[in-house]
Formats: sequence, C-alpha cells, structure tokens
Amino acid sequence: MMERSELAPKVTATYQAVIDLLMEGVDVGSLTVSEITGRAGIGKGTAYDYFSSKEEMIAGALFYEIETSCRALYELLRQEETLYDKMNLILIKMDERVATIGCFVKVLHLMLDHSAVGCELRKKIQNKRPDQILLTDLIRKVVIEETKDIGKLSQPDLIYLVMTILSRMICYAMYQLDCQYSNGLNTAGIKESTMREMACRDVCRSVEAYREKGF
Amino acid sequence: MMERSELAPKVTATYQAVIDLLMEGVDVGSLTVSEITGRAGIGKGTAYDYFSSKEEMIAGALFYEIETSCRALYELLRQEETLYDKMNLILIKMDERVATIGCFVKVLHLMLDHSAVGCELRKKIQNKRPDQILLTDLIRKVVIEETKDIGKLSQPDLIYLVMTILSRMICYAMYQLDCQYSNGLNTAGIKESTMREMACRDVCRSVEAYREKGF
Amino acid sequence: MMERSELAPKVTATYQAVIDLLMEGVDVGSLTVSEITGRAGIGKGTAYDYFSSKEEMIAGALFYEIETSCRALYELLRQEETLYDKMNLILIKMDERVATIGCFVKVLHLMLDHSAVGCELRKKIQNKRPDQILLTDLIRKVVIEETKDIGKLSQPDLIYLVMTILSRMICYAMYQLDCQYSNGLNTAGIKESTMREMACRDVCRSVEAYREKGF
Amino acid sequence: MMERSELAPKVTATYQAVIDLLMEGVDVGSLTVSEITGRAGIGKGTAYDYFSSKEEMIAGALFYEIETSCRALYELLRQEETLYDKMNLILIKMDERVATIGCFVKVLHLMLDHSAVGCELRKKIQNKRPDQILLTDLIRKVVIEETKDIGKLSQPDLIYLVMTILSRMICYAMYQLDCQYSNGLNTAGIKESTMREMACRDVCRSVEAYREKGF
DNA sequence: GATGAATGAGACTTCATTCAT
DNA sequence: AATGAATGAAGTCTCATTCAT
Repeated sequence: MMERSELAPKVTATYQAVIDLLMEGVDVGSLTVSEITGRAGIGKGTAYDYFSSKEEMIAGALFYEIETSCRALYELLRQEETLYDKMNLILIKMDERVATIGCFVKVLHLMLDHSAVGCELRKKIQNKRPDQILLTDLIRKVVIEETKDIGKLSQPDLIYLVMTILSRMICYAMYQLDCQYSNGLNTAGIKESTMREMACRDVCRSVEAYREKGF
Repeated sequence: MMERSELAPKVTATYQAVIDLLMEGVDVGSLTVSEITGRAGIGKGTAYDYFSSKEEMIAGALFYEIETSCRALYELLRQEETLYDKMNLILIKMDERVATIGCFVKVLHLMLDHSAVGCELRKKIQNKRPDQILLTDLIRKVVIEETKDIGKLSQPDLIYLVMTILSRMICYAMYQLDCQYSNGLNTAGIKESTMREMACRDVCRSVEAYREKGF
Repeated sequence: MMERSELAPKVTATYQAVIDLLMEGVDVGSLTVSEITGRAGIGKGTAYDYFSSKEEMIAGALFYEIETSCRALYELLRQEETLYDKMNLILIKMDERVATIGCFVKVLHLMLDHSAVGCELRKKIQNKRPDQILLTDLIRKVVIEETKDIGKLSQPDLIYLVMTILSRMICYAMYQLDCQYSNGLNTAGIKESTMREMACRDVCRSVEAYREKGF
Repeated sequence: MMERSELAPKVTATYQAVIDLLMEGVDVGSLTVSEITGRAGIGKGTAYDYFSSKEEMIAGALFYEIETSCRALYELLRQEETLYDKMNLILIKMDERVATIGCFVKVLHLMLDHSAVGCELRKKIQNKRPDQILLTDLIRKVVIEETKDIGKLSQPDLIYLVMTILSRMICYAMYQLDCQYSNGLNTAGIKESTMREMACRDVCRSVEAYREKGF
C-alpha cells in the first residue's frame, strides 16, 4: 500500500547502493554501473531489467531518497505549532540526517547542470505525482499553513517566503558541510544550536516583517 | 605586474574556451579535452605543455573566472557607502553578468563534490595567494568594513553575517536560474527589482538586529 | 506418420515465430531468443527444453520451412507434363509464396557463411533423411524425370542441368527481390510474366541444345 | 591520383584486415572490432578516428574490394573481342581470384538482408561515384558494348541480358564454392574448363537467340 | 513441465594522455 | 614550441543461457 513496498527488491537494492555510494563520497559523475550493481549485490544485467540506463538508476535513487525524506519530515512538521518550532525541527532533522543532506545538495546541483543524470532527474520531478512531496512543496506547505491566518498570500509573497526559508536551509547546510570539509567559511567553533537559533530567529523576523508591512 | 598579463596566451585561450563552453551549457563532467583545445584554437598536446591534466584546465579556468569577477566587483563595492547599496550593487552586477553566475554555481557544486575537478579546485582555493579575492573573501571584507564602527566582530558573529549575505545571494541566484530554466520555484512574474529590494532589506534587517542585541 | 504431426506444439510455435520474424525483415544475425520465444508465446526456458541453442532454433525453423515448401512443390510438379510447364510452375509458386523466397535466400546465404547458424543448418542438411526433399533434390528429380527418355544422364551432365535451372531460379529471385528493395538491377517496368517466359524458354533451350549435341 | 593512393594507410590496413579475416572464413556477423584492429596492427581507438562504426569499417572494406576488382576486370575485358572471350575471361579471373568470390557473395547477401552492415553497404552503393564500377555496372557495360551493332537495346532487354550473364556467373560461383565446401551440388569430378565452356556457350546462345528474334 | 528473473561475459565506443614529427 | 595521430583502459549495455520456483 505504501509505495515503498511496491518497489521490487532489486530496485530498492539499487537505490540503496546508489545512495550509500554517494554518501560515502563517490562523485555522481564517476559512479559506474559496476560499482552500483556490485554494491547492490545484483548482476549488472539485472539492473538493466529494471532501469533503462545508468542515469535512470541514479536519478531514480535520488528522487526516491528525497521524496521519502520530505514526506516523512512533512508528517513530523504537522505536529509542531509555531513557525519557529517548525523551522527548528527542520534544522534538527537536518542534523540528525546530516548524511542525507548531501543527497539534497546533489539534487540541487543536478537540477542546474546539463548532465544526463540531471535531465533524467528533472523529468522525474516534472512528472511527479501530486502526492509526492519534494523540498519546495514541503516548504510551500509549511508557509501556507503557517500564514493562512494572515489571509491569502499573493503568489509573489508566497514565493519570496519560500525562498527565504530555503536560503536559510541552504545556509545551514553550508554550515554543516563546512564542518565536514573545509569550504572556506571557517565555521569551526560555532555550535550547532547557536546556528539553528540564529536561522530560526531570522526566518521568524522575516515573516513578522511581512505581517507588519507586507513585503 | 597584473596577474592577467602573466598568463601565457595559450593559457588564457584555454581558460576562455572552458568558460565559453560552460556558459553555453556544456556540463562540467562532459567537457572533453578535444572540445576545449578545439575551441581554444590550440593543439591538444599544447594544452598539456601548460596543464598536467584536464582537471587542471577546468579548475584553473573556473578559479580564474571567479577570482577576476570578485576582484573587479570588490573594486566597485568600495565606492558604495551603505550596506544596502553594496548589497544592491552585488545583485545588480549579478544581473548584468548573469551568465557568470553559472560559473559561481558550478564552483559551489565542485567545492562540495568529490570529483577530480572539485579536488583540483579546492587545492587551488586553499593555496590561493592572499591578494586573490574569492566570493567569501569579498563578503567578509564587505561585512568587516561595514560593521567596523560597531567594534571588532567576534569570529562567530562575522561568520554568521557572511553566511546571511551569502544565503541571500544564493537565494537571488536561484531566482535568476529559475527564470532561465524552470526549477520548481515558479518565480515567473516577480520583477527583478522587487527581488533585489526584498533581499537587500532582509540583509539590512539582519544587521540591524545584530546591532541592537547581537546575535 | 506425417512428420509435421511428430513435432511438439512448442517446437512448431518456435519455428513459426522464427519464420514470421524473418519474413518481417528481421535479420538472422540479430534475432534474439527473447524475440523468438516472446513471439512464440512460450517461456525462454521452455525453448531450451526443446533446443540446445539459439542456433538450433533458427536452423531448425529454416530447414523445416524449406523442406515443407519443397516437398509440397514436388507433389505439384509431378502433375505437370513438360519441362517448360514445370519450370513455369516453379516460378509461379515463387511468385505466390514470394515471402518464402526470403527464407530460401537466407538458407543459401547460411550455407556459404561460417556463422554458428550456418554450421547448424549444414549439419541438418547433411544428416537429412532420404525422404526429406530440399531445393537441389527437387530440381534433380525434375531433371531426371524429364530427361529419362534421353538415356541415363552422366553425373556431370546432370549437375550442369541442375545448376542451369538453379541459376535461373536465383535470377528470378533476384528480380523479385529487386522489385521489393532496389538492389541496382533496376528491373522496374518488366512484367513478371515476361520474366517467367524468358527464364522458361532459356531453360528449355539449354536442354534442347543438350539433346542435340550433348553438353 | 589513383584513389587507392588517396586512402590513409590506416584505412587500407583496416580494409585489408577485414578482407583477410573474411577470406579466412570469419563470418561477417561475428567480426569484432578487436579482431579487425588487432589484425590491422592498429589501436582500437585509431579505427574510430577513421570510421564512425564497426559497420562502416566492414561495409567500406567490402565496397572497396569489389570496386577495385570490378574496375580492374573492366580494364581487362576491354581488350577481349568477342562476347565468348569476355565471358571466358570473367570466369578465368573468378578462378584466379577465387578467394575474392567470397567477398562478392557476401556483398550479395548483405544487399538482401536487413543487418546494420547491409544498410551501410547499400548506402555506399547508392551514393557511389559514377566512375566507380560495381558488378552490375561491369556486366551492363559488357552487354552494351557487345550488342551495340544490333541497335539500341530496350531497357527490359538490357536488364534481361544482364541477368542472364549474372545468373551464369552465380552458377559458376556456386560450382567454385561447392568445390571448396560441400553444399549439396556434388560437383566433384567436373573440370573447371568444362564448366567455363558450358557457361560461355550458354551465354552466347542466349544472345544469339536474342539477335534472331528478340527476347 | 514451464517459466522468466538473474547472470556475467563480452561487444562497441569514448577520450585522456603521449610522443614522433 | 606546437601538433594531432595513435593508443588502450575503462565504461555502458546486450543477450544467451541457467535454475529456483
């Protein structure tokens, strides 16, 4: 009934192998079918019974991973009351599943490049079913639910709010990644909780400013 | 004396070819040496007299491109007075050189992946000369100069301010890219000037909040 | 009693599938077991219960097809009186079953190449039962029956007559195929009946010349 | 000046390797690029600098081989006077270059199948330059030159004469090939000179019949 | 008996890099 | 100094065959 259970075991094995490899730091562009199927514990040919190309395997795995994560997160967010708490939960979950962040970042990258995997992924995202929730859908829902008492948001305001939250999340992800690798931000020494607090306060400040005067 | 003039003509031709190709939408991962040297109008072997690998060509080109852009932008920013104006100018320049944004985005991507080009690029950035200004250096300088009257910034506060600005810039870049390709943000219909205004006001609001209570 | 009825249904289904595919224009070399069994409506494993290899399936199908055709044609030829009429009937049947000609041509090809299917087919032909009639047997019978009044043919003369007829048939097949695809003969505009007439007259002329002076 | 000399050495090496392999009995369909380039003494990648696919290599080699043979034969045929002598020379040359016959037969096969090599070859033949002489051009020229005193041939008559000669050549080739492999004709014991004589007489008889009454 | 999911050897093709000219 | 022809390692994908169900 859950779509997870609908997937053939070889498909989930392939997806898991792709995600595992990516999380271990293998670059998307240098993933090979041999690596994937070897890790998945299936034959090379078997993968081609389920996917028509390497790109489909990788794009499928990433789509599945972020869709699953976003849907699960959405369920959790509904239990939080305030925007601050929701934002905080998002960031906490980002910490808990920091390894997954890499996948989100890779998806963002792929959305913007012209690689074969990127194309495949864009196709998947454009054709996604309405009940599948990706990152922007998640944020949009949070914003709409949180601000519905203000009155119906105009499209531009909605988008700006979404982007504000998204930029904070990216900001936080950059912080996380800078802790892992050194990317030039030199975030060493700043506590996670401090970062979270600042980010949440920032988001709320933006919304309050909106409530007062509109954007 | 200028480092530009220090570069051999074949090197700049190679760099330009890489940048041109990337701006035309060729994916970093699918760039080939043949394409690069063909576009640069030099022989394949010649390129290897100046670079030891394909990765060095690409990483070198990207480093050169962003370093040049950031240095030029820094010179311009010094002439602006307020933080609002500086932020605004950054965004305006991002519009004027929207094609270059793609390179910045690619650099961000490469900083985070484990590809061969990414490694090469990270090496270049870590070993950069002090007089070479990259994006984070640029922002750090803007923040320090703008806030020096407040007193010396603590390291964490400085970093948070830098990240705030960076996140707004990324936000704006996302908006720009979403106008070009459709990435799911549906920013259609929002004017550039409106976006800029919102972003600048946000940044200033953050700094003001800092001035009042500290982060 | 009839060998057709001796064949298991899965075998005839396989044979029919091969022949259908070949007649639809699929190249012998690019036939796959999946295609064959899919078309035959049987499982891939099942085919291997009846055949030991793909080659055996294809060679078996072709052998069966031509043997069946030749035997049927032989029965019809016995009812014709003169050599002219017999030759004419052969060519008329070639027109009626023009699609089958492709199989004969493929068999000719396979007899001459060193492909795995060719080997298998040669084996089948060399080990054929005496009551199985193939093309050369058919022609040989026609020649012997037609010329028995002249006296017993010497082996070389018999062979030459057989080859004469065979070469005319090939000639006619080339004409047929050139009508379907353009193979450079540019036979467009020549009527079938004219071609047949010329071929039959030629064959008779050869035999008459033989009757008069011997070859 | 001769087109032979225009071909790059690696191209002729590739062509020769293909022809050699085919003459050694390797089946067209089972030729591999490794085999070809290994035999040609060049790197696998080198072949792809000159050809865009395996099919092009094989089709190119066959086209080159038959075109060269036919052109050379045409030059020789011009020195013969009578149709009998011309036909005889053709058959003698077929004996001298019996190994090449296999190539002609393979070309005939490829013209009729739907394989990738066949497609490539048909393209090459359809786009051949007017000065390139293939088998049917050769025969057409022989027929036209030999019969010009009779008056202009109608198109159908021309084609029929061409096919008559072609069928005798096929007949002779069948004899040759049956001597090499046993294909069911059992030509053992017939001398080459006898076969040639019969074939030449047959062709002349056909032309004479034409002279007298028209076809 | 029948199936088709699974396998993996091996095919074609690309492309970074070298080196003789 | 500059070139680009040549290389061959390595990647993707196909498909004949097997075997557990």
